[in-house]
Parts: sequence; C-alpha cells; structure tokens
Amino acid sequence: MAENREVTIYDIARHLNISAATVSRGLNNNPAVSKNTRKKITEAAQKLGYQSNTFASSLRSKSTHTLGVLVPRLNSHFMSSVLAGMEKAANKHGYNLIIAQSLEEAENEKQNADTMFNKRVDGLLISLAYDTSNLNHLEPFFKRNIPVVFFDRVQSHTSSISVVINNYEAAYKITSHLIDQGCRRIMHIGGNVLRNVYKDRFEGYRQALKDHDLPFQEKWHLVTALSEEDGTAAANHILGFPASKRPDAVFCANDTSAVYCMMALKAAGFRIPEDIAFAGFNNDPISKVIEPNLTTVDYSGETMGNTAVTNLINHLKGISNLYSTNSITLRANLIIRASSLKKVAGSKK
Amino acid sequence: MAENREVTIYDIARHLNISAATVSRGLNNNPAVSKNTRKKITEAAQKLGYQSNTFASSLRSKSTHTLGVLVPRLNSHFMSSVLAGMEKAANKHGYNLIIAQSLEEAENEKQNADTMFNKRVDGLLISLAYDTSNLNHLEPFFKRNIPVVFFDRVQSHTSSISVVINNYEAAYKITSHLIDQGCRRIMHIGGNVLRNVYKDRFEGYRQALKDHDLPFQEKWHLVTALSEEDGTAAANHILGFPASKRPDAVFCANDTSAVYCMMALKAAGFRIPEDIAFAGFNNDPISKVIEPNLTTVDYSGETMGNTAVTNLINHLKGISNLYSTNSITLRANLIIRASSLKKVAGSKK
DNA sequence: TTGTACGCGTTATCAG
DNA sequence: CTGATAACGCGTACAA
Repeated sequence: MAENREVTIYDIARHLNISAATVSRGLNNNPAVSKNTRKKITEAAQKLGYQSNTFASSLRSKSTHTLGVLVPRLNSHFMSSVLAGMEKAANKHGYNLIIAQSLEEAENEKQNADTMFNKRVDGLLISLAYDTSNLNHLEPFFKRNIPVVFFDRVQSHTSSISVVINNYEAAYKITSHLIDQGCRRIMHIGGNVLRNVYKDRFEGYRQALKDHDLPFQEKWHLVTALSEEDGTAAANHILGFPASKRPDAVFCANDTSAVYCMMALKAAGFRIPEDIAFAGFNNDPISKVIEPNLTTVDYSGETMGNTAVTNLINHLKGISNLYSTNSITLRANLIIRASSLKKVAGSKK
Repeated sequence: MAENREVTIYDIARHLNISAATVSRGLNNNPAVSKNTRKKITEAAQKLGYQSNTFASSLRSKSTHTLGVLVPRLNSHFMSSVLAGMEKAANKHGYNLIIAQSLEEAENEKQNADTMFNKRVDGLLISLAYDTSNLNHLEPFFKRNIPVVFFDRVQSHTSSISVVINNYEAAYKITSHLIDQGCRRIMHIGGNVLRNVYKDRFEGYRQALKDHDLPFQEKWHLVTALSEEDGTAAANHILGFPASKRPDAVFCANDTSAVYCMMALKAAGFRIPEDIAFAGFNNDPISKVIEPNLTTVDYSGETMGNTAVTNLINHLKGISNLYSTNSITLRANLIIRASSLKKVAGSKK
C-alpha cells in the first residue's frame, strides 16, 4: 500500500539537520539563505518527493493564487474562447482558475459566488446570468475588497471594472450597413434587454433606423434566448407577415439564431440576400459555413479573457489600480459577407 | 475602509458564550448538537457575516472538494460540452473544478499536473495532449492514491479508469456505410496515431476496407492537426491526384477538417456526394450547417463529462470503487446526412 | 545566515 | 450534548 503521510518541510529539515523555517525560506527563494543550503534544500526536496501544500501556505499568506470565473454557460464558442484566453493569461502569471456556470440562473450565480468566496479566490471574473437583477450576491467580495471584474455581460458598480465591447456602436454600424445596402424594413432578433449586451445592440439598431428616418414597429423586435430553435421560430414569425409587409433584412443579436433563421427561410424558398438580407453577431464558426456567408461582428473572446485576467492580476500585484478606470472597451469589427450584400447580389443578375 | 479581519468560528463562539468546537459542529450539521444551539449558531453566523474558510478546513480534513481538469484545449465545441457536463455534475455534489489546458504540449501538461497536485485536488480528470508519450508526470497522484480519470484521449494504467467511446467501432461503421453507398476509393484524414482516438479511428477505417476487400494506399491516409487549414490543405492534396485515381469518399477524424475540405472542393467545382462523399466525426454545430449536411458520429460531451465526474465522486465518497473497472464506454451514434448519401443523390437525377 | 516560537482557521479526539 | 486542546503544514517576526 502507498505511504500515506505527506512529505513536509519538517521532513526535509530533519533530513538535513536544519530548521523548518530555513527550508521554507529556501524553497521560496528567500535571498536571506545561503546558496549552499538552498541547493541542499532543493535537492533533498526532490529526493524525498516533497510537494508544497498550497493551502497550508494560503492559510498563512492569505493569498491563494486562484481566480474565480463565473459564466452563464460554458458551452458556447464565444465563452470557451474567453476561457481559453483567461487560462493562458492566468497560467502565465502563476494563477489558477476555478470555473463555474450559472446556467443563466441568478440563484446558481449566487450560490457559486458564495463557494468561490469561501475558497478565498484572490479575485472574481464574472459574466452575468440572463436574469440577474442586482449585485447583492457579490457584496462579500466588495466588503472584503476582493477585486471583481465584469466582462461581456456587465453591470457597473463603483468598486469594480468592466471589460466590454461597444455593442451600441457595433449594432449601429451593422444596421447602417444594411440600410446602405438598400434595406428599409429591418427586423431585430434580440435577447433580454436587462443585459447590457442585448440592450445596447437593440438601441444601436434603433438609433440607426431613426437617423435614417426609417420606421420601426414592435413586431420587428423579437426577444428570445437566441437559440437554434429561436432562430427557426423567428423564421416562422417572418413567414407570418403578409408578403407586402415582410421585412427585407434581419439583424440578429447572435449568429446562431441568424443561421437557423436563414436556413428555415431558405428552405421556404427565400433568396438571401435578394429577398431578405441577414446580419448576425459574434463571428461564430457557423457564420463562415452557412451559404451565403453571414455578415457579422467579430470580437475576440481570447482578447477579452486575456484583458480581464491581466488587469486583475496587475491590480493584485499592485502594478496598477483597477478602480482608476470604469471600463475597458475592446475593438469589435464589422465583417461584411455575402448575406448582406444586396448591391453586389443585385448587380450580378 | 473595509473591516479587514476575517469573521471566524471563534467570533461566533464568543458571541454565544459557547466553544468553537460546538460552532464547528453546528455549522457542519453534526447530529451531536442540539437543535436549539444549532439554530442559534446559524443565526449568529448570518448576523456576523461569517463565511467559512475552505482551506483552513481542507488543511485539517485533508479534502478540498475540488477536482482538477486538464484538457488539451478549452476552445473546441466538444471540450466545452464536456466541461459543461463536468461542472454540472460536480456542482450537484458540492465539488468545484480547477481547469487548465495543456495547449497540446506535454510540457504544459506536466506543469499543470504539478500545480493541481500542490493544490491537493481530490481527484484529477485528464484528456491527454497531442504529444504526451508517458504518464510519469502523474506519478505523484498514483503514489498518493489520488484517483485519476482519463477521458476521450486516454492511456490505460493500472490504477485509474478511462471514459471513452468505441472509436474503432464508430469508424468501422461509418466507413462501411460509405462502402455501402458505393464508394471504393476512400481516403482518411486523421490525427496523430499516438492518441487512442485517432489510432482507433484509423484502424476501424482500415479494417472496414479490408473486410470489404478494398484497396488502401498510404497516400490515402493524411495525418494532420485536423484544423480548418488542414482541411483546406487536404482538399489541395485531393486535387493533386490525377482525375482517374481520385478518391470517391473522405472519412475525416473530425468535422472541422471535413467541412473545410468540402468547402474547398465545392469551390473547385466538385459535387458532393456525387463526385466525392464525405463523413466526419463529432457532430459539431457546423456539420448541420454545411451543404450538404455532413454525415458524422455523434457522442455527447456532456454525458462524457458527467460520467467521468460522477464516477470519480462516487469513488471518493466510497460509494463505488473506480479500480474495479478498466474503462467505461459510452454510446456513439452514426448520424447519416446528405454528404454521404450517394444512392439517394444518384436516384434524384 | 539561521533558529525559535507562534499563529493562520478549522476539525478530530478525548473527556466530561 | 458540549468543552478543551492538539494538530494540519506553512510563513514570519524576532532573536541569535
């Protein structure tokens, strides 16, 4: 059977006839220990198979080198890019990630926030659930001055920072592009306007219509969870309009709903973009596969994750102060593809 | 400024004039504490804003309720489904996940395994990197009897378990299906055969050819990283064959390479499946968007993640014994779509 | 440069 | 049912 006692710094100390304190110092590269002893210590550690006990250390030093990450769902292309970026940045600085998902429910978010606090994460990175309506569940963090970084789905708060893109501007631009292509009756398939990302996308769209003196009707604004099924359902909604009153373009708040809406309409005989143009959001892999390719907004999840973590860690290390800024806005790029190119499609005939 | 001392069980004890031991018992729902005191304790804890310190507890109890997850990459559709399934199962049992990625490099895998050991995870879930050639880096876990569960990309080891699908059988079936559709010159775009998943898929393909007395040539087996670019490159490889010797079907070890290969060939004027049939692996979202839809193998990442975690936790709780089994094989289903339906495609004309 | 002594917050043990 | 006390493994002020 396996030897089941931990190898501790005491074992090393005994082995070398020195004190545990010196061993501790030696292992932590404390300059106040002679080169010779340090060498003996590392060798003995190696030989005895010593592995430091991180949380005994954490208990003493009050720092865990662990960050909590709380997201709505783990399994979306965007979110997994964010996590990849976060993990890379964290690893680079010697930090680890505890990751949990709220499954879009405020209740889970609260409970996960609690466990992360109990695990004494050094900082929290959070993207809010669909129906989170306040930040009470983060009070323990605020009270103990544990830095909180919001990303993507954010809510402003005095002692925290947000990493976002300008959703309003991106939506404004993509809607203007559709208008520029000759579209006049533009629908919007959006998400819950309680969340900044969906609210801002809707408002950018709305303002673009206004600025071009184009009409808007409530029937043109669908609020959904933006799933595959919601995309298909939106297509049926569109088929429900009398032909003369049908939209000539759709701007979707994500690519999934856009693609599934397109597929259903194509199956119903619509030509895209001639009969109805499309634009999405996220530059998801499927946007490059659907025919015609989908016009969309590209923003890098990796960059967002990396930025969020790097700023958090710099703050923890005292290199910078998070709270001197309210938010960091990352670049988002309009990617124009065939699904919205009416002019070209028209001239081809 | 924020009050910066932790609220401990001693504060609660003092507040109620009882001992810290009782408080600890009360908070842990130890039956050996009267209903009345328990109630007073929870109330006081609430009132004083007490939050338990998990790693002080871990230090004493030698259990962290944390599992380590080590994957090649976080940002693939399959892997994020696995993680979602793992997180759900872990959360349900009161466990947390520390997640890291090896970025397909053995060196990173080793380093991450070390930190996870140092954080004293109660168990490790691992899917091996592209070039990992032995399990030396997991020795600390084996020596201390910390359970290790391999999933998807596995390597058998006496004291551990694997959660997999039958890649050989799935590949055999999908290749047989292509043959059944009339394909005779079938290529395989695969991954590094050092990894079980790619080795088994290749061998299943190989055996299906043999069993149907079909020829095989080395030029028909491409080993790549299965990326989008690799898919496109494979298309060029195919275009390099003289027309008479061109393959009439391609079986790819993942959907990404299949889809990008298809797109390039379509652009070059090939008809799919008439000129060349396609099959992939994974049932990635893009497989349902490409035209024609891609025949593929579906297996649930969520189920795999859930199974791996649930078995691990049951073992930790002593409900079952991991080591009584070598591996758990999950179901994988052949999903037949238009990209391989030559017979139908032919009869349509 | 090294050693002594104590504390971090919790739980296990043993007594009562 | 409750209390006193030691122990988990490590870091650090202070002294030497």
